[in-house]
Amino acid sequence: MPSMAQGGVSNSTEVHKLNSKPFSNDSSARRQKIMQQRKSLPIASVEKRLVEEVRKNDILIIVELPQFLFHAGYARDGKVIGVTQPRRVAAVTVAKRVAEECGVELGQRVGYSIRFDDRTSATTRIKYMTDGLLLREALLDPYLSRYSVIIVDEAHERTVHTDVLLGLLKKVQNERSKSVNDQSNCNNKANKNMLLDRENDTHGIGIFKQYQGRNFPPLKLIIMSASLDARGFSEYFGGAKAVHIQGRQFPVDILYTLYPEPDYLDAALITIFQVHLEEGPGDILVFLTGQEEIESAERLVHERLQQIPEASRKLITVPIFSSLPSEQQMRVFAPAEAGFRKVILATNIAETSVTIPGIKYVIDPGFVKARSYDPVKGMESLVVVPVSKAQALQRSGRAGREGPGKCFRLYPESEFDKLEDSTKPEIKRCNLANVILQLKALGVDDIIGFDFMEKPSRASIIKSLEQLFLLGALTDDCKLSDPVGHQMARLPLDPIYSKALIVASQFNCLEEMLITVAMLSVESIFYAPREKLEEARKAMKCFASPDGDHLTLINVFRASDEFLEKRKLEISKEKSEKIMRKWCKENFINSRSLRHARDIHSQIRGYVEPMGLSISSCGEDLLQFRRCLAASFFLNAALKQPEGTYRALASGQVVQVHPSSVLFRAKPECIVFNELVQTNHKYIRNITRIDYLWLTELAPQYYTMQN
DNA sequence: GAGCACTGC
Repeated sequence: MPSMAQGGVSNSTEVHKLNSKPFSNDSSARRQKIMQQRKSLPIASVEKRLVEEVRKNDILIIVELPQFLFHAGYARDGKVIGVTQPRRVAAVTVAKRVAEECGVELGQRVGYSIRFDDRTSATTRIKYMTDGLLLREALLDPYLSRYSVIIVDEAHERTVHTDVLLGLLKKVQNERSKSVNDQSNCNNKANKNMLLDRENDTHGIGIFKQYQGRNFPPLKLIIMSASLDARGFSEYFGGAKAVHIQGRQFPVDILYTLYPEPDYLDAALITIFQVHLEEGPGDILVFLTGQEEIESAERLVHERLQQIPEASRKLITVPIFSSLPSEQQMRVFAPAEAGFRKVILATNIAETSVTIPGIKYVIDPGFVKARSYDPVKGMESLVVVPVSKAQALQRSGRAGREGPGKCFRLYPESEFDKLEDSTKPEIKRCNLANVILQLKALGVDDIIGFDFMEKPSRASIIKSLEQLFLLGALTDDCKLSDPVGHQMARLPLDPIYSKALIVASQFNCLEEMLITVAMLSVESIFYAPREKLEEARKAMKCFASPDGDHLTLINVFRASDEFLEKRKLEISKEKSEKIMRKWCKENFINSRSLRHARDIHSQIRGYVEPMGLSISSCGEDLLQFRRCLAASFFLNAALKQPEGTYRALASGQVVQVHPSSVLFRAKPECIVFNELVQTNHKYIRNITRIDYLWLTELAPQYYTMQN
């Protein structure tokens, strides 16, 4: 019986946005200090034991990070030790820290690789990366032959990428140990249980067959998890051994309410003031569900502050949520003025992504806004749901990072007992089109039979297969189509956007579509703070196109291009970044989103060129571009209803135009849209007006069938 | 009249 992993988020994977110091000359002193620190970490005492365990077992499930596999020889013969993280910042900060610990320059022996930023070289032996990136790598190297060990960190988070990666790694490990066993008669003890697994494995990976006969050393897998339950991972990997290492954490007092709170926002406010007036120094972190809630909580705190004695008013509020511009996000890291207490009002960005120093008190109403997916309607939505026990634990842990803390859970203990143990893995609550496309590209044809750690519902798989079929990515017998399906799988985009690029090359407007899909692939481009709503609206009007949001986005992109182009010759790269940010601010554009879109644009451009798609522009012929949008997004067409709402043609749902759309007031008869999200209403976003007749002309396979 | 969090050779 394996010992179960508990508690302790790995110390080495903390993300602290201000923590990323570059490699510097005073590194030797720092290194010594780090070495000393390391020796005091629990991990050091088990170093030997851990290496021994890795030697004896093919799969280990542990909860702390080992750096010493390198010294144990796992990176010999040019092999690489790969470490995956769900988030970019984590991959970068951990790589930097490890490079420093080892006293090497980043990018040499220790490096990282994330999208748009590769700091590895031929000499890199320990490579940190995002799990999504390793999945992409697998498309080119299905055996992951460069790697001797792969460490999947933060596996308990169960992102879609982690789950797909785990499934793939299990396959690769099987196939690699098979390739060794087939070649030599070595009766390797460590491979025995894998042989048993192989006999139960009826769904072979097609692509591996062509590699059969090649000799790969076995792949070692290490799964790192901070979850309460290592058993799931252990069972999935055929009874893999679990080693439990206690993380470092100060005690946190958990306090519950006596009775359920009918209004958690009000309860949160009361608790904020209770802590402020009665507890010792230390900042407060409050978990709320979204921007709107955070903004109203902020107003309410300020209102109530006026009702208490002036001497007690030394309280400041700081909001943080993902769509907040980064300069404003940074405010959470600045200490409050002496004598003041800081209240951070956060979404679950503060649960894992951002670690805020100085938190002593956590207030947790116990709710989170989570994505959910309805396979019947094919619609994703955001709904407020109770957190899981694991999430509640993660939140309370935020109070015990620098010293003992307190966590106020705004519900009775009996309610805690009723919570789910862990959050439902994302793969069970999202559209699977992309997952399926990638697996198919890796040669997994039987998606329903694929050995997922937790299988998505059959209905959900079938719905996404259907979508891919309608996009022309799959053939009648559900194989990846050639060339369309293969081209789509290679592009790191939503399948519908990948298809749009292929369609656009035939409409001679790939230039425009490249910009469009890049802009559609990022978070909202426009940023409108409540207090400057009018100004923001005015700024947006400069870019607005009467045809819709797609052309509006193109206008923004081209304006930014033009702005940069003019100044490119005279200034450095850093300076251009800086003036770009200024330009964005003046135009109420989220500079993070725009930079991201520009990165995606240049990356995707580099992909489609070698695919043989012709990059040309339709110039002034915007009608041509709108026809192309209709041909690409025909699955997302909608018709106006008499009362001003719309009916989505594919699903029959009644939807409304999102208020952020330039067509919010114009309400044309027929439109295509790119996003359908259920919040308070069913909203469609990113909309362009089209002619209804184009649908039957350009997508007859779908619309003659329908009508 | 309104936007959980992540991520992609």
